[in-house]
Amino acid sequence: MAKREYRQHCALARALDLVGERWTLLVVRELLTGSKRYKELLANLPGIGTNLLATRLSDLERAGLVERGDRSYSLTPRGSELEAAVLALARFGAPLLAEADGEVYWSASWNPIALKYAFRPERARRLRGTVEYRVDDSRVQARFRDGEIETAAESSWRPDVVVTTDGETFLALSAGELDPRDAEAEGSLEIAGDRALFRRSLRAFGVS
Amino acid sequence: MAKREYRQHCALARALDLVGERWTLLVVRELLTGSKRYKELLANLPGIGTNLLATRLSDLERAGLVERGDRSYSLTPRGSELEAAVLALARFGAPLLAEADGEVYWSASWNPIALKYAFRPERARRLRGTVEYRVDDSRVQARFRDGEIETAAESSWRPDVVVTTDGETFLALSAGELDPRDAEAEGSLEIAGDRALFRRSLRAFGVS
DNA sequence: CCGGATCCGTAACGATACTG
DNA sequence: CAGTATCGTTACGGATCCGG
Repeated sequence: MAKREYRQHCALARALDLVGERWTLLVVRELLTGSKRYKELLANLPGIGTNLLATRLSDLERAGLVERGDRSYSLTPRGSELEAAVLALARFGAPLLAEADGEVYWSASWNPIALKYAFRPERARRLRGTVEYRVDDSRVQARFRDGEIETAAESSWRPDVVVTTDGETFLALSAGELDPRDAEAEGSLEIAGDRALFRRSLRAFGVS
Repeated sequence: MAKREYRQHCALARALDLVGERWTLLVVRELLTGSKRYKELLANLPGIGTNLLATRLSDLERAGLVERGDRSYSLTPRGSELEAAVLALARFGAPLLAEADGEVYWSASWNPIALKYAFRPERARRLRGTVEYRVDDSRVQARFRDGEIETAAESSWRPDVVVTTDGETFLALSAGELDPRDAEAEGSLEIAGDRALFRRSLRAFGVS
């Protein structure tokens, strides 16, 4: 049978024909932070089912959005063009994170994307410097300059401040439920370097 | 049974929990151009099935994104926040419009959205004025100013130029397959007012 | 006629077992 | 490890029916 498509001459419908099916944009999200192995994808997409992941990957490959490298998958340049759409959707969904009901999965590997969609340029006009966030096993660097943010997964720049914490503390801080001062006092947060820069970065992300 | 959700503490996943199902974002697209009746939605969403449309609308209503008025549906303020995500997805999908395979549906009522996602600020820095596009039964106004575009469905402003054409010609012009000069010569395009402004608006939309 | 609701066949998805 | 194969369940699509 023919694939299920909208058959509309509409840019939105065409985009959804490619990436509108279940799990597809979450696979893209995973690959936006760099190439991943099959089992890494599976680990960050609990519930997807191995057959469906394989189907999605091959569909994305046929669509020219994903390419398989040496034992890994990554986005093509065309696939990377989805970043703006992913960030826009995430900005819409961000307010819903407060409703933390029950058992939910979270991975520190999403931080590079979270930093990007949470960043509010109007709150960071004069912010300048590089912050490295170390959460669990993940390290992300954010470089602020001229009201813009650049992120890098690895140690690309010399950080002005390094922040180390665990996932639970990081989430509580993000939600504004925990004050950095308290976290530091109880030893679950460590700040090495320009402490003022770290504080101002929090405000740039809308953390009260 | 519980609704099918991703159960991830991720802003993208939360957004998709609300609007990630089939047809949902197309319903939102319809309502982005103003309130619509049930049958109007049905007409612009061929293939959706009456039961599914009803389900989507009530789901969106429960999610606080849609409200039903007097015999019509419209977006709530929260629902309108989806515009950025819809436009971002449309920008990604726009290049795919060239692959016009077979029978596809199109409606002039999508023009307000099409004008927005197709607009390229960097090509319209000094563009200034109001253009009214009349295609089939639809009228859209676009006001250019300071490298930005504003659109309105009705006759909100005094247009500097009014362009009248039919859907087929409009699509051919958009695709760059037809030169406005030729269209005008054969009588399928009518330009009343500031002709230079109309030409420059085409370039702002990336039409060669 | 509009705005759905009901019913049913088909396609998509989810979970697990299995294989190179 | 990286997927197929299989199978039960859910979602979707199309048609028909129904109340105001």
